[in-house]
Amino acid sequence: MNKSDPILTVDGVIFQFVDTKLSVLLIQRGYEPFKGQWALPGVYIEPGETSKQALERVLAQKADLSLSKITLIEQPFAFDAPHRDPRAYAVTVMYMGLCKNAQPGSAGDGSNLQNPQFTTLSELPELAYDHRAIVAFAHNRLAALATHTNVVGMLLPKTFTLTQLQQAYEAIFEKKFDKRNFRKRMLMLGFVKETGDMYTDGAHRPAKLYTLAKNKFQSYTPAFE
Amino acid sequence: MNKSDPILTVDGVIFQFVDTKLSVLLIQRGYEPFKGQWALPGVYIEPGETSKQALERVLAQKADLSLSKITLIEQPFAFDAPHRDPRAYAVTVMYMGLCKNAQPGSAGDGSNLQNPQFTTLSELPELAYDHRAIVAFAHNRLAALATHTNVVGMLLPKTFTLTQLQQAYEAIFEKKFDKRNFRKRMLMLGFVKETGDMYTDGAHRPAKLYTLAKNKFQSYTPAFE
DNA sequence: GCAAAAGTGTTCCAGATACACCCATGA
DNA sequence: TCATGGGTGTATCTGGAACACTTTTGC
Repeated sequence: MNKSDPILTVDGVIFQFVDTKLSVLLIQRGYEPFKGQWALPGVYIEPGETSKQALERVLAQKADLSLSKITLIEQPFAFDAPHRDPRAYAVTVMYMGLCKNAQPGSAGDGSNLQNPQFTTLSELPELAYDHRAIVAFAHNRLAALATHTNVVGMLLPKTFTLTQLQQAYEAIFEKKFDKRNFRKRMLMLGFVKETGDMYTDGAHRPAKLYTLAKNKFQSYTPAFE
Repeated sequence: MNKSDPILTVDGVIFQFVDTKLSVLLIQRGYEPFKGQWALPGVYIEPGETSKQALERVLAQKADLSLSKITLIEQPFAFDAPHRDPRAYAVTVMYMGLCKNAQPGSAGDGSNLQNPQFTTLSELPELAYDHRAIVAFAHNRLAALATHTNVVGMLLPKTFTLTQLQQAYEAIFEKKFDKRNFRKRMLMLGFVKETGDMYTDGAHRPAKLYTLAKNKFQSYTPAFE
């Protein structure tokens, strides 16, 4: 390929909760440029594959994470990326993905894994390229989605307490909500319903368990709502 | 270039009012595929240029329209486009642009112009590729922007009456607003201010002229608001 | 004087916000 | 019995929506 051809890459912003903290999947780059630095999992789109296939490939190779573990938000977004090769123009296609309990691989052998880690948003290290802006963008989109969809359910276990749900929202919006108003709103919007089961956790009153009222997420496509 | 390399193209959705109708710039394709069919002005991104430069090039060549006439919304969006070449994967970067009084060229000579026309949204012909979805997407984004920015001012003359402004909003949102509520809201939001001048139009009471309160548009970047 | 668009206030309602105490459990 | 988090209701505020008549002009 001619070095100055436009370059098309894909980057994934994969969110997951670690404890009650919103985290994003990072890898540590194995080669130049930015060797050793933290970055989003990303890769060149190869001849004959789609951006989604390339994303699947990089997640498998560098983080040992299967796309099947992830709810992908099917709305790729393009960023005019800073030049990787000084003579080429690069566009990166960003996907946002949501998951829970995903364990990125940690093989110490001769694999291609690049030390994948879910890293708390509030503790992001310096990132390669403009990846910090891309993460911020995805975070912002997640918040926008969370205001009018049940998307947060994709980040939580099948059943959860309202306190867990509230903590998730608080992590995404980076602010506190009033407990009574929050619960009123969730029930009013019909996002959740009781399962009938309880969850006992410690030396205090057990909590009711809830689940998503409609547990499929309407993917947020360019065709709108 | 290897035919199966991923392909990067750019398409522009350039809005303008024609009369009080929201319109979009279309060209008539001069070659296959979709020869003769209406389409957004778009082009392959060539080696060594950015998506914006490619957009500038296609608007100049095919529509005789300078980027200087246009307020570009600097938030390119990527679409996984249907394949133009069956063996290649294509991504198109969309820019939205707003202008007023732009006259696309109409040279009849041997130029490269492809019959550029501003076409009313409500009368869109069938478009090539997935361009109809791209137009719909841009239209939707324009409406979202219009709800919380002064972006509509980029589509109107420097001074305008509140009725003109209201007609612009009604065209964008495809619905009618109450005159009193609309005016109250515009003034409350501080989008516009009186110029002191009046505009006389016909056998009826003259209208006050307004202008944007802050007449620069904050470009809507991935870095947020 | 009449046709045609400009201009102007008040009432009502729904959804958001603010706020404090009792309950069930394990240790 | 106490420490801990779970659970609940009401009053208020604010922004949006509905709604009709008078004013100014050209003909």
